Amino acid sequence: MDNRAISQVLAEIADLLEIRGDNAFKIRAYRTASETLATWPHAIAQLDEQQLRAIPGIGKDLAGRIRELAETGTAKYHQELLEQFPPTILDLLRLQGVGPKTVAMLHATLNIKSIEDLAAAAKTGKLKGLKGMGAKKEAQILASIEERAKDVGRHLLSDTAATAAALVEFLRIHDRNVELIPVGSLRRGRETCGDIDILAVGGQPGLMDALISHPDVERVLGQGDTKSSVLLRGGYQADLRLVPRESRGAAMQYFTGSKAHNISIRDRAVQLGFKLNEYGLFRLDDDSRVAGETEEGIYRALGMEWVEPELRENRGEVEAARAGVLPKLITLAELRGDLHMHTTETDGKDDLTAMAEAAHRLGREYIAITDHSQALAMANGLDEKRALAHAARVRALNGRFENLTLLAGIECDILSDGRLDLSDDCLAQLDIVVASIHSNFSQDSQQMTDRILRAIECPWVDILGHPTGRRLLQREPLKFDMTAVMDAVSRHGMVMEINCQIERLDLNDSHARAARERGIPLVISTDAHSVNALSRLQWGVQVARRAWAQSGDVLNTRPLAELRTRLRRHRRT
DNA sequence: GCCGTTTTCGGCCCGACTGTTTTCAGTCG
Repeated sequence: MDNRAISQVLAEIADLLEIRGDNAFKIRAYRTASETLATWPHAIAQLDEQQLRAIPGIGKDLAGRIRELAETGTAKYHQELLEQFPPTILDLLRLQGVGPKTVAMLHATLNIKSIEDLAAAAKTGKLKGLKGMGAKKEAQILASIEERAKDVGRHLLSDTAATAAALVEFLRIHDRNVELIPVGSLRRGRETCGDIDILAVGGQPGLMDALISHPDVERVLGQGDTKSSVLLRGGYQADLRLVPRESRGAAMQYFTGSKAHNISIRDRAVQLGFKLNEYGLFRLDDDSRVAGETEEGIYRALGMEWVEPELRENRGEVEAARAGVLPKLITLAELRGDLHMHTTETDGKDDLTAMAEAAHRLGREYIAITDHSQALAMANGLDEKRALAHAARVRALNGRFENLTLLAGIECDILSDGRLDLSDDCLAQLDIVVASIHSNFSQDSQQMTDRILRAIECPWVDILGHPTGRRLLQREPLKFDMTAVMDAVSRHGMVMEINCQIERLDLNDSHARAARERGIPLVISTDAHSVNALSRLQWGVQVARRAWAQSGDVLNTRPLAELRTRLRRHRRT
């Protein structure tokens, strides 16, 4: 079983326990464990009980269940719960406004087991008489059922950022004095965002009317004086929250999250005799206010360093902030070069000169031109002769742009059996080689692992490009043994890429962190196929920051001379 | 079910909004 599947079972157990009305803290334990494992960078199923218990939030019982899942593919406890409630009942929890108590009551009174059952009951007016149910609630449930297909869930980070920026502009027209701050998962730089959270500091309640009046609002989910939620066209939920100026920092902290981080630091606050909410940090004994205007003030009062938003996932940052050992995260300004891009020689939209000129304008000190290799026929991939001729043209441009060096490289396909698409002799004549998988994605884990390991054996491969091959919201990552691959990469002095294509972001944050912790150097590369795409390094920087990366962890922050010496081809003795 | 700078037992984050209610439970983030 892969991590996702294990995480899924634990989440289902949490949902089922919640419907059953079980102990709330037990439910939280399953949910927390599920969330932790969902982003765990290495294969959970391969860990023994002791290793499992070293993971925060995993104790004796959960470790046992995870072992059981890894060995047998099912867990008795899960199956027992599913005998009480059919699996389709879990779909009901996804409906807006329907929670576990309602699901349990519907199941007990009307034997409702699925969304179809619920829709039929609502349409025939059977819900109205039930406890806590009225005509409005019945209508709300019907509306939720109809909307569930539209509310497709998560959105790409850059799309969310653009939608949020437009919404901020719109609201600013209605109140020029208010400070509008996007918070939530967008501020944390998550690869996808479920909704848009905007904080209005010092705003007047009239701002809520402005939000409701936005032309893209499809439905108002709730409207109050300080908090409103709307559903926007395109499937975004947007939440607007008004706070007074003296609570600016507390509100930013609170609404930036993550939930797990906030629980952790509120726990810390309670230990110190404080209460922390979105209005400030207060002493428990006399309710006096200790902090709240700034985030820094709150963290300081809790005996912690200020924590960068990207780190706030309860993955060790609370402990590090208390110990004063948080990393100094990499910034976009520290990147000097870009080591992955395409031109019209293969499937790029702009030619070599245009790409070089644009990189020069952006202040890059070096770039690698890495067009595709021959196996990618639909991209007009390069055979050896063309690859070397192209390399000569790339090198001929050197000297034409002040302070910009061009490296002649290639993005060489890793074939199905792990051979490289071009000969060693050809690859050796280039300045840099990125190796990537673009075909035969559905191999099983063993085949795929062998394939990648064999590719890594080729001494002229410097960088593993978009290593997992995933496309966010479209295609699952390739199945392979990441731990074994990282071991091999590390052994051979190779580099792993954080690809900045917004639907790739590959490696992701947790894999990039695992790589970094093994001492594997990272590069942040645009994989640009056009001049415009050269500016998207910022999204990869977000991933790197979420991976706790400092400038020293990322090779393209280094001057060219140092970068060269650290590439595999120049390391061999 | 997890966990420990008081604790191996007894704690476990906090508040807004809605709909159904005569004071609150459920849901959400």
